[in-house]
Amino acid sequence: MASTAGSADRIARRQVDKFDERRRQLADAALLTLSELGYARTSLREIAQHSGFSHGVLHYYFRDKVDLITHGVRRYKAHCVERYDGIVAPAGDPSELLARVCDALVGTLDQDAVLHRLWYDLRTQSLFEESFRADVAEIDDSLERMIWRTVQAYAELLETVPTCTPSFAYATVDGLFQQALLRHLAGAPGALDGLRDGLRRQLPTLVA
Amino acid sequence: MASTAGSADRIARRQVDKFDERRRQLADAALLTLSELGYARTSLREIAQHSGFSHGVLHYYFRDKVDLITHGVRRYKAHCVERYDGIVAPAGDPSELLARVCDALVGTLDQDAVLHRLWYDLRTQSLFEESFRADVAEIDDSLERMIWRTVQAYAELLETVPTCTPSFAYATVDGLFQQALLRHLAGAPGALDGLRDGLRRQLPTLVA
DNA sequence: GAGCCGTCTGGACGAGCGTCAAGATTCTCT
DNA sequence: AGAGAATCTTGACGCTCGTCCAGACGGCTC
Repeated sequence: MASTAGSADRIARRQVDKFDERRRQLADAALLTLSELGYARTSLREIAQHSGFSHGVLHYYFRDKVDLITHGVRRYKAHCVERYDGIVAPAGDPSELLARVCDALVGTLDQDAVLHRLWYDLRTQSLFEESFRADVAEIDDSLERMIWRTVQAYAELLETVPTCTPSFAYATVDGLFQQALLRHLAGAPGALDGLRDGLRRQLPTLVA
Repeated sequence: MASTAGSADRIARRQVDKFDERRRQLADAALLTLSELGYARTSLREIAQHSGFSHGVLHYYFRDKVDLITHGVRRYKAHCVERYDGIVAPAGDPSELLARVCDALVGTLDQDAVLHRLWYDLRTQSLFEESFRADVAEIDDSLERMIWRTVQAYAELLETVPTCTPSFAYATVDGLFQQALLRHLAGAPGALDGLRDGLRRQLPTLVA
C-alpha cells in the first residue's frame, strides 16, 4: 500500500513537474515575444507561434492573457536577480567594485537590451492596468535593493557609509540606465560609454 | 481684382484656420484619451467619444491613427515648454532658483500626473514602433535642454560653471522625476516630498 | 486490445479594431 | 433662395483579437 501510494505520488509529481515546465516554457515564449513586439502589439497567437505550439494550448496552461504575462514577468525577475547576483560580493577595493558594477550594467544593457526595453514597457503599463501593478512593484523593489546593496558594499570598502536613501540611489542610477538604453537602441554609438561615465560620476556622490 | 484676391485669401485663411483649430481640438481629445487609457488601450472611437464628434471625422482631419497621435504628441510638447518657461529666468539667488525648480517640478508632477504618465508611455512605445521615434527624440532633446538651462542658470547664480554633461543632468533628474511619478500614481504619500528632497540633493552636485 | 486521462489542435464565436465611402447636414457666397 | 463646397454622420468592410470547445493524438493501466 505504501509502495502504491509512493508510486502514485511519483506519478503525480512527474505530471505536475511536466505541467510546470510547460508553463515555464510558454511563459518564456511570451517573454520573448513581448520583448520583441512590446505589450501593445503582442497577441496570444504570436506568443504561441514563438513557442511552437498552437494558440489553443495557452488557455490550457493559463487562465487568460494576464495570467500568462504575469508568469512571464515573474520569470523576467528571476532572470534579473540571477544575472546580477555575485557582482557585489567579490571585490577587493572601491575602484575595483566600481569598475565591476559599470561592466555589469553596461554589459547587460548591451546584451539584454530588448529585455530591459520590455521591463520599462511593463512598468509603464502597470500605471494604466492594475493587473500588473503588484508584480511590477515587487520587481521594482528588488531592483532598488540590488542597487542599494551595491552602494552599501561600495561604502564599506571606502570605510564609510551611504549618505542618501535607497530610493534616491535607485532613481538616479535607473535614470542613467534608462537614458543609455534609449540611446543604445536608437543606435547612438556613445550610449554604453555614456552610461559608464555617468555611473563613475554618480556612485561616489552617494557615499560620504 | 486685388480685392477679390484679397477676400479669397481671407476666406482661404479663415477656412485653413478653422481646419487647423479643429485638428488641434481633436488632437487634444486624443491626448486626453491617451493620458487616461494609455497607448495600448486607446482606440479612435474612444478618442472621438472624448471629442464629441463621431469616429468618422478623424479620417477627415488626419491621414490615419499615427498621424493623429503624432499631432497629439506635438501638442503635448507645446504644453510642456509653455509650462516650464519663465521658471529659470527670474531668480535672485541660488537657493531661490533651487526652490523654484523644485516647486515647478513637484507642482507639475502633481497636477499633470496623467500627462507625464503618457509621456513615458509614448517614449517607451517609440522603442518598439518607429513611427513615433523622431517626434519623441525631439521632445526628449527639448526636455534635456530645458534641464540644462536650469543647471546653467543655477551655476551662474553661484558664479561657477556646470561640471557635468547635459545628458547626465537630464538622466538623473528624469530618473528622480519618473520614480516620483510612479510612487505618486501608486498613491504613496511621500512621493512629492521625495522628489523635492532628491532634487535638492542632486542639483548642487551638478555644478562646481 | 480497450478504455482512460492528460495533452494538444484547429476552428468557431462575438467583439472591437482601423479604414473608408456614400450620404446627410451645415456653411458660404452670389 | 439656391448652388456648391465644406463638414460631419452612419454604416459597412475586412481583419485580428481573446476566448472557448469539440475532437484528435499518445501514453498509460487493466
